[in-house]
Formats: sequence, structure tokens, C-alpha cells
Amino acid sequence: MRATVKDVAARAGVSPKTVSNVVNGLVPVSEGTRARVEAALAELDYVPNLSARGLRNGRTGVIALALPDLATPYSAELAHHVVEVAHGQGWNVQIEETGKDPHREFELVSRARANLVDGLILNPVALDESAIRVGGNLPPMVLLGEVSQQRVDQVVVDNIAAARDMTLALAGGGRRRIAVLGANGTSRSATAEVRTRGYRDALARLGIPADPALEIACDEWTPGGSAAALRAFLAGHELPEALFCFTDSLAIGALSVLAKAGHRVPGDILVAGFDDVADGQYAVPALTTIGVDKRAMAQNAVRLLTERMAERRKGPVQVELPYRLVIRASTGQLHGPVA
Amino acid sequence: MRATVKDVAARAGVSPKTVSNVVNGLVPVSEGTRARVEAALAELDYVPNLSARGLRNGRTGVIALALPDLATPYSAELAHHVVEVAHGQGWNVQIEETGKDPHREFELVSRARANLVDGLILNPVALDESAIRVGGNLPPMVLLGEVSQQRVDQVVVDNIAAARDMTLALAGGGRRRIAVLGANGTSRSATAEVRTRGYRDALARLGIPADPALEIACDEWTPGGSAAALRAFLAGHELPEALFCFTDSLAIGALSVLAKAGHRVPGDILVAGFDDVADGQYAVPALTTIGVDKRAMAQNAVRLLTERMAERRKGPVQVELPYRLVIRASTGQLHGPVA
DNA sequence: AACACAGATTACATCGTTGTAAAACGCGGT
DNA sequence: ACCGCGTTTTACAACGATGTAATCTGTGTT
Repeated sequence: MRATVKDVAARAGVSPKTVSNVVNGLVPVSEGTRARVEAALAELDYVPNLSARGLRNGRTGVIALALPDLATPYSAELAHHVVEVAHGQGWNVQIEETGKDPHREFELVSRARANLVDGLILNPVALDESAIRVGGNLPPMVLLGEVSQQRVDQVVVDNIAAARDMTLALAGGGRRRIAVLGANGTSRSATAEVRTRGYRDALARLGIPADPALEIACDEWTPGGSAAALRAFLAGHELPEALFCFTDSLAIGALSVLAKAGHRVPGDILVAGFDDVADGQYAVPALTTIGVDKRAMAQNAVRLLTERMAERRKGPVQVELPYRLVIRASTGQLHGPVA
Repeated sequence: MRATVKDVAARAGVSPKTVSNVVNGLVPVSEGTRARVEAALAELDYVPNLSARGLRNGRTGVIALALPDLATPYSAELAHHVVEVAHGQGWNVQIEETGKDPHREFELVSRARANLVDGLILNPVALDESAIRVGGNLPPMVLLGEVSQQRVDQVVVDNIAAARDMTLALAGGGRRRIAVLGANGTSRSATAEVRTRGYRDALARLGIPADPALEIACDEWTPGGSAAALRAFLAGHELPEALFCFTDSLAIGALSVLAKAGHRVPGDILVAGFDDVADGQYAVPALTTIGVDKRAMAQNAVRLLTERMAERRKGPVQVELPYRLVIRASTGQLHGPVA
């Protein structure tokens, strides 16, 4: 059986509360008793019961991180940073996968309220309104990503502007047939939506008529889904001059299909991604993409969340992180967005 | 303030215990009271306090998953499956990163008992002896991977045989200069060790003298680390006939370097990986690799762990999963291991 | 009408920790 | 010796849920 404060107290010849005081270090304890208690703690290999502690003071020391799909490199890198940052501050992280099912996001918010977690970092997919619609008291939470939502704290990146800049860059040198890969088909991903909007913005600015056929839908944001979607597209359409994939994973699938079909990148077609995941840098050819400092994202998310949990703040806060165009071989030489 | 069983009980005109009975459904409750209680539950939007429940019955419903580095595609895919399987059975998953620091593994095993966690799935790096040496009572735990360890439950894959088979396959057609990438340098990764052993076994079987120069060390198992290590190697050595990378991530870095250096794969050199991660399939060229059913791995790990937690079993159990050679374009046509 | 009996409901205690408030202690000053 | 004051330590209760065992129903039997 595990030792409790009571056992330690008995062994050290003090009261349970004194043991608690030694463990927590908030209340002063005299030198002598502290030594005795610490010896007892070590001898009995005492480990505090966090359930009891959580019950007593209402906080568990655990935060939840909810992502669509942990197997996606982007999510994985983000999770890695969040876990690292949170651990550094003494928090434990519980992972939840929302699997693109908006209903699960909703469910999570109540899970958070079950006090198993003190707060929630949510990378939403389609929760334009789902999770947030919850009535009165939301748990402390931080939204991650592109969705703009007024009622909660969030760390955002201007996806519209980023997609616009990328499209403009791809259009350099007079290219006009620019396709995107990852547009919304049957599902409604908020990410796909904003990136599509940025793409259209750019076309409008360039005076290029939007061609719906060039917005290649792909609901499954994996290399496999991407490959299938692109193969289907190529079977019925001429090769575009540039292909802007809404994530690096999609781009990696696309590169694979293009290579097998004998199209040269960037000779025959430019390819760009979004997210700047590690594998993109080592793709063949290396992938041009939109980069965001994921470590900073994690740091800000954890900071906002801890501040919120400490109730150090009233109104919701929004932190906007910069993005940057990362030009690599898959587009050849490109110049920044056209003015 | 959040509603408790007490509040619900008052509203429904019953005792707290009856509310608990309705919520848990284990003790029969009459039709009428059940309806009344359920109405009260809904009206007050009752959510059970899991800390209290955990304190009372000693279990939290959370298991920990400890991995070296979540950002690695292999770890990410594995985590994805574990989370999905565990969720399917009503468990929550807490992620821990051991960051290749064996001391953290050790710490986890002891702290597991504190961390609001009922059990632990551990993907060890170098814990040949570290974590397991712990004195008396280990928490319920399952080891994942290649390390063979007698005292705990584990899900293993015969990495020595897999590496041997891959090396033999690469040696088909009379190739003799076969290098590996990912050997142990300063760190001592158990994974690197067993895969190196399999490689050497194969060479011995083929009568090829082992050449230490062809065991390219690389302590950082990322595409970046791999690229750096391979570049350094190529600066001083002739191109080998085949390159067996100890993970797909390493192979992806290698492919990138080879492509930039103008070496054709598989024309000038065969390249193979290990793990069969999603991106490997879409690498250019697609990566030959060792595949393991990660979903099965997760299922077995969770099953062993839940059985262990339920104390349905006494002695430790070992489940061995099969692997398979996945031949893709990066090695051209290969034939199974030479007899 | 009295009684046994199964099923539903309840009071109570408990899990381990810690905040509160009260008690014990030590020590210098008169 | 006694008082007062600041510092340590203690007893007690409470956090919320639930197992245990006792109590209360209502039905069917003699």
C-alpha cells in the first residue's frame, strides 16, 4: 500500500498537517521537524495523491490539448512543443483527438469541466460555433489557429494573409493557372476556408478570374488523401503552372504523384505547402511553405491559459503570431509577394 | 458553482447515494426515481468530479504514454493509435516526453503513481536497466519496442531479425558495400543497438567483413541529424551501394542529401528505412522499409495494461508482433531475404 | 392479519489532502 | 515567576463521490 501523509506523520512523530506543510513549503516549519519529516518522506517513498489534492483544492495540475489528429506532422510538432513548455512549468498534458468531429470538441469542453483538467488548449477544426456556443461557464481555454472567435482567448495566425502572400508569390513571373489542393469538399474545415479565401483574394488582386476547377477538394488532409485527389484531378485537367497545397502533408503527397507522373518540380509546376513541418524541408525537392514559430505558439498558448486559470485576467485576449514565406527548391527562386 | 450529487439529490428529493446510483447504473433504481433524478441531472447540468471519484475508488481513468519525442512521425503515429484505442475503452491519455533522457524514464516510473495515472505505456530509449531496476512495486506498465526485459509486460518486435532481413534483401544482386545510418555515437540507444546487431548478423551470414566506417553514427534521429551525418560521411567516403537507415525519418533526410548531391536512388544507391511512417510512402522515391502494424501495437499495449491494472494476471507477459519488408521504389525491385 | 422476503433507498463512513482556527511552544521583559 | 507576543504545531472539518450495511418499501404467502 502507498504511504500517505498520515503514515509519514506517524513515522516522524508529527501531525499530518505538518507533513503537508513540509511537502508544500508554504508554511514555515522549524529546521528540526523538517529534517525528521523529510527523512520519513524518503524512507516511506511518499508520493502525494493528486486525486485527493485535486479534490481538496480544486486544481489537478493537468491541462488538456485537443487536436484533430495527432498523427499529422503539424499536430505532432505542435503537441511536442506544448508538452515541453507545459512540463517546464509543472503542468501535465492530456491529449485528446477530436478527429475532425466537431461534436467531440463540444464534448471536451464539458470533460474539462469534470475537473480532470484545469484548462484546455483547443486546435479547432470546424467549431466556428460548436464548442463555443456552450452556455454560461466555459472552462479556462485557449483556441489555437485561424478561427477568429470573440469570446475566448486565442493564439492566431493570419491565415488569409499568409495564403494570399503565397499565392501572389507563386503568381510571380506571370503564372496564372494556380491551383490549390485541400479545399473543402463535403466537410467544412475552417482552416481550408480561410486559406481558400486568401487564395481568392490574391487572384482577385491579380485580376485572374477564379476557376472553381482549380480548387481541388480534399477532405482527408493526409499525403494519401492528397495523392488520390491530385491523381483524379490530373486525369481530367491540364497540369497547372503552380500548386498551392494547404498543408505540407498534402504537398508531400502531391510531390509523390507528380514525380511518378514524370512532371518535374519546379520545372513543369511549382509546388508549395503550408505549416513548415520538418519533413517538408527534406522533401525532394525541398518544400516552399508558410512557416510559423510553433514553439512560440505553444509558449503563448500555455501562458494565456495559465493566466486565465489564475484568473489574472477578465476579458478575452488574442495574440497574433507572424508567419513567413519559406522559399525552397519546390518553387525555384521566388520573390516576395508582389506589391 | 458546479452542481454536486448533493445538489441534484436535493432537487430530486432523494439521497445523494441514489443520484450516484443513477449516474453509475450499477445498482438498480426504480423507474420513477430514475426519471426524477435524470431530470434533475439535466436541469443542473451535473458533471461528476473525477478527482473525487478517483480519490474514492483509487482509479483515475487516465493512463500515461511516455515517448522519447512526440514530434517524430513514428512516435506521433503510435501516440495517435494509443489515444484512439484508449479513448475507445474510456481511458484518457496523458503524454510524457522522455526526451532521450533515461533519467526521466526512471522518474516517470516512480512518479507514475502520483500523476493521476493508473498505468503507464513506456516506449523506452535506453532503459536497458534504468527504469526497471526500481525496487519493489512498479506501477502497472507495458513496455513498447525492442528492449527485452523480463520483469514487465511488453509488446515487442524482433528488431534484430527485421534488420537482418532488410540487410540481406539489400545485399541481393551481389551488393557488398552496405552502410547503415543511425548507429550509436555518444548516446546509447537500445534501438540502434539491436538494429546494428541485425545488420552485422546479416553481413556475417553473407561472409562480408564488417567495416566500422560503414556504420554511420547519428545521435539525433531526425531528418536534419541524418542529413548532417550523411553529408559528413560522403565528404570522406565513396558512395556505398546501399544505405539502410534505422528509421524512415533518417531515410528521408538521407534521400534529400542524395538528391541534392545528384546521386540517383535507386540507380546509384539503394535506400531503405525502418518504421513505415506515412511520409515514407510518399517520399521521392517511395521508401522501402520495415513495417509494423502500429494499430495492433497500440491495441495490445492497451489490452495488456488494462489486464494488468485489473490484476487479472500474475506474471509478466510478452506479446511479439510480426514485421514485414515493404519494398518500394527506393530500392527498386528486391527479393525477400536470401535463404 | 401476521410474516417473510426481495428490491429500493438511505445514513454513515471513508478515500488523502489541506485551509482554518485554535492550541502549544519558546523567549524576552518586567 | 508571570505575562505577552510571535512562531510552530495541532485538531478538525471539508472537498465530492460511493461502498457498506442498515432501513424502509411493497408483494406474496400462510
